[in-house]
Amino acid sequence: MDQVFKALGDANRRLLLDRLHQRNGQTLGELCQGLAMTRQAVTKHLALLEAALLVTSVRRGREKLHYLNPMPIHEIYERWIGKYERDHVGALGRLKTRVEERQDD
Amino acid sequence: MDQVFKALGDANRRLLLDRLHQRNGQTLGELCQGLAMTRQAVTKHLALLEAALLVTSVRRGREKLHYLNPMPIHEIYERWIGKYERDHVGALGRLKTRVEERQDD
DNA sequence: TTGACATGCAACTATTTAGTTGCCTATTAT
DNA sequence: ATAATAGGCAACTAAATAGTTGCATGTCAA
Repeated sequence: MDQVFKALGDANRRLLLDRLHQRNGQTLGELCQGLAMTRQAVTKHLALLEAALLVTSVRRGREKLHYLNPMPIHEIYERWIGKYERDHVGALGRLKTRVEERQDD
Repeated sequence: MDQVFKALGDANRRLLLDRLHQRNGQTLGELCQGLAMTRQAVTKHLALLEAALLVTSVRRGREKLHYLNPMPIHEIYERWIGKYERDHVGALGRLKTRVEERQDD
């Protein structure tokens, strides 16, 4: 779980996920195109994404195809985001109340 | 948005959010209790959480009360998690297909 | 089979981030 | 008043992370 959050904590990696979300199964070379980074930097980002199980890959001949795996993101939603979302309205209400109290200071 | 992801990328900060989720409005001192960190380290984490708008705070006399703000997490869900979740089943299906193909190698 | 292409590996540098220590300020209670 | 409490600020250290360069390996196509 921690690896997933860490992986999502970098804008370049989120960009890579977005690209795979747009079109799944891209090669390393394709994912590099238009980025202000060397291929090796992208390789490292992809390695982290794979370690977090956010991306899986398959070698096809001399190229490596990358696939988005949405499962960990689903788990983050279930185990973490969800529990904050559930009382979202309630917490907003409390915040609102507090802000209103402040204005009485 | 980037600040929110960065803020969530650290386990200690997520712990602080969890604590506030358990009981809102805690002071810095309370949040420090039982953590293997100095007060100043916690202060810095809270500063990042505040910069990401995940936490708001109010000074009450000599103490500072911290409140969870679930809005950014809601936005992450809406703008980012949601779009992966939406085609979760479809993507899982594709992944499954691909894995099955692999086993034919 | 040779050259071009796609990727991998390892060592290194630079930057960012986490955490500490020491001291200062403001507030509360006696 | 003054001592204790709650927190803030700044400089520093240490560690983690991002990114680079150079070279090696495996694969495809002519």
